[in-house]
Amino acid sequence: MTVVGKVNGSASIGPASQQDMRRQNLAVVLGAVAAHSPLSRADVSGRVGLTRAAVSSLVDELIARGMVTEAAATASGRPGRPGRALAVNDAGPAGLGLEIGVGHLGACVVDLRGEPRVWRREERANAGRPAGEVLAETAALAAEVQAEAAALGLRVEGRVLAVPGVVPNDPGGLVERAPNLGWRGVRLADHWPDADTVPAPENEANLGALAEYWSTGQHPETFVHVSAETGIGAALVIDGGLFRGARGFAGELGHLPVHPDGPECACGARGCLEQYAGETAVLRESGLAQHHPGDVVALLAERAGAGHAPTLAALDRAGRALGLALTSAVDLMDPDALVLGGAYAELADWLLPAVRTELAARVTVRPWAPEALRPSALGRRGPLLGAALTTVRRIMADPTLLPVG
Amino acid sequence: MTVVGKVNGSASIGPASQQDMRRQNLAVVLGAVAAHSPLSRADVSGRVGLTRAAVSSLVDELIARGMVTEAAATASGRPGRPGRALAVNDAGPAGLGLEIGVGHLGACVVDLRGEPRVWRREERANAGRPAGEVLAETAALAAEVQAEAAALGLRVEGRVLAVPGVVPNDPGGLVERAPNLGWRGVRLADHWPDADTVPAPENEANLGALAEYWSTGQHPETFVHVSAETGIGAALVIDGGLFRGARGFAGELGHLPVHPDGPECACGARGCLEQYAGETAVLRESGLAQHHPGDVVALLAERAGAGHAPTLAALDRAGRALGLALTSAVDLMDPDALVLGGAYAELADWLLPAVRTELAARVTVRPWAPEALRPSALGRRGPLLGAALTTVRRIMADPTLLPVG
DNA sequence: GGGTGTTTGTCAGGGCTCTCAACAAATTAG
DNA sequence: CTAATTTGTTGAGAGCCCTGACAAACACCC
Repeated sequence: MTVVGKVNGSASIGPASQQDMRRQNLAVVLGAVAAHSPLSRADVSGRVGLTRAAVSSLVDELIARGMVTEAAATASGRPGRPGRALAVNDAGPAGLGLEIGVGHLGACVVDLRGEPRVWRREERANAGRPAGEVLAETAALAAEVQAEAAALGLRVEGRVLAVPGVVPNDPGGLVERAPNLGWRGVRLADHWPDADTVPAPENEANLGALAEYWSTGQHPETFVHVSAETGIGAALVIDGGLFRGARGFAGELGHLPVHPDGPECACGARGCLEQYAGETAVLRESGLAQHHPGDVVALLAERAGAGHAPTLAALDRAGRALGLALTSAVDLMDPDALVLGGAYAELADWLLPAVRTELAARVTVRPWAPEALRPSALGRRGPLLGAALTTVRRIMADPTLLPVG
Repeated sequence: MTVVGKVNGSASIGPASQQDMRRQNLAVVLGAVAAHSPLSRADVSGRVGLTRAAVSSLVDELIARGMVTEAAATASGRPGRPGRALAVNDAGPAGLGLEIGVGHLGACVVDLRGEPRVWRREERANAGRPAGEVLAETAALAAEVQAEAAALGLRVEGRVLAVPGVVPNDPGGLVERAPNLGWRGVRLADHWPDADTVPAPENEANLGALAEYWSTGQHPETFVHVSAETGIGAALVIDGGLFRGARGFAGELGHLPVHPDGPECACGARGCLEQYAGETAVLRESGLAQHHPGDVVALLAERAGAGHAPTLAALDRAGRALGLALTSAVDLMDPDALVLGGAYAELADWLLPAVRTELAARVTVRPWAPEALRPSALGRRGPLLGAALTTVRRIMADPTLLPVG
């Protein structure tokens, strides 16, 4: 059964118009071309179920909108008139992704196919600096990258900024807080130089999870993506969409009570996961200084790789606690997979065994495959890629968003 | 402007036809009539956004399909021609709900408005008896109830059976296991007397949660409904729809590790919630016999009400453990509400304080209102009501399902 | 009591979008 | 070169909603 308007099957859906129908069919055709190009109109017709005539009309509109291109006829070797190959336009609408990390700025442009075409990452100490200063530099970087993209024929149609902080559900460009940057209640529009290019903020962990799902087609549609940057957060992807919770606080894995009578946490509770698997805790247990300069994650990986016993013990302890918390997540959500991203991905070699052990011992009332737990494929590149892909996916889902220029 | 949001998975969505459009608009009109009747065609038009002409056509079809009735014109006192009041037909398509509990059978018929019109509940010891025997009795009860409904002009258009067990995601009428009944791999069609009236099984906790949401309009759209019948289960309602998890095992609250080094559980792990808040554990701690005849929940409530110290202590201990598990649920899912159903609803007076205490102490990194935790309004009637409402909601969501008799 | 204003429900005309059927175009096989 | 096959386009037709107009039914006012 297909639904014309909003996809959700519950109440509060509006009436459907013929424009909605057209919009959906444009998206369906575009999606088929994106997923299986090169494809002829007849191929699309056979695949999605619309008639060749309808597909022809839809493809014409997609070409007019600059989202699909038509190549020359390809000699297929089969009898019959050859089809004209269709492909998603790789020189047209594009998405700009931006990222502000504690130690870097990032910017990239992804074309409609989802391919990154421009990629920039610059080391920069952003922690504690005024938000306006950091945002001005980000805007400058964005302008550079956008110019590079324009030289490739790409037109930026949307901007998303990945930040290591809390972004409320409702739109408005507000970053409620980003502890590691020292931000509180930063409204992007107040600091962005050009009112026309203000990006929409989004939590970096969420974007990393979506990138993981979007960029590798065969991923499951319901999974938990754990990342440790700002505390420990989990992004919940349900049926291919991000689940934010009723107020946008879903996935707060770091404060699950792992050992109810454990050490007191900064949040006021006791025995939170962060007290075992947070950066501070791991550094302490492994005997490293609290405020280490440079890339502490790489340092931890280096020491663990060299067999440094306290580091290995700290990671094992963190892995066991993480396994406990993920047991709760599996029991509650029954995900297809658990993906460790961010810093955890780089430390996976030493974390995974302990996590696996706990899961195997505790997830017993349902089938559980150890392979369902795996490190992220994108690692640190996820959030920036996800930011750019957000725009691309939005355009793909509604090709009428852009004016028919 | 719009951020990542819930752009649902681009793939797996098919083309839209004009029938789909019509179907959706029929559902929208029917939904408006159901939610705000009595309503005139003009009222519906103004409310949903379709033109009066379109609404007229849609209402005509709904009347022809027997889903809406037209009353006489009502003198409203306002100037202008009075509208003709529309209402959902209370003598037409209906849903049959069935329930097999450990100690009872239930059957009911709900009309399209969602009102229960026939309601039967019979005490019956079902545990350990052959599934075929229990199902035959259920079928007999269903036939009686359906006959009563027919006398009221109701035509049963769908049958759902609430069972205290695991029902897989994929259809097929299979009850994988129902420990309290002693069932394993029971396929309903194999035991049901009449092949035309085989009901679709569904987990009773899920149905109880949906009933809670469906029957009281103002409920939140994302909540966790906890019930203790077969072990301890949580039904997760997300955006108004049931979330079953990737394989149908979501909401297995009973085996969340509450005290990782606690007593061993039958599942093989240690310190599961069931060891503290399960029926067996509460009975043991309160000093009652394990296999008590009759209604143990009522007995517990009676003793607690009388101030019986061991019982109060057992319930306090259960409440604290439940609070711990629910802390994990809140951290992960950020629900609008936590609803305690089933046996917990009847013991809420003595459980809630401890649960509230734990939640208040541990849910600290987000706003949390104590009122968000509350006992179920329906209590034990939820599952049976939900079973019948399932059919009603399905018909309301797609009025073209029934032939245009 | 009759006229006026207002609101309702319906009808005819038009536009949009898909389907169906037919056809020209382009290629392979023989 | 001819027949067969497949592709893409075109015109007719149907379904659905929108627009605008109109009769019907009521309250209000003189």
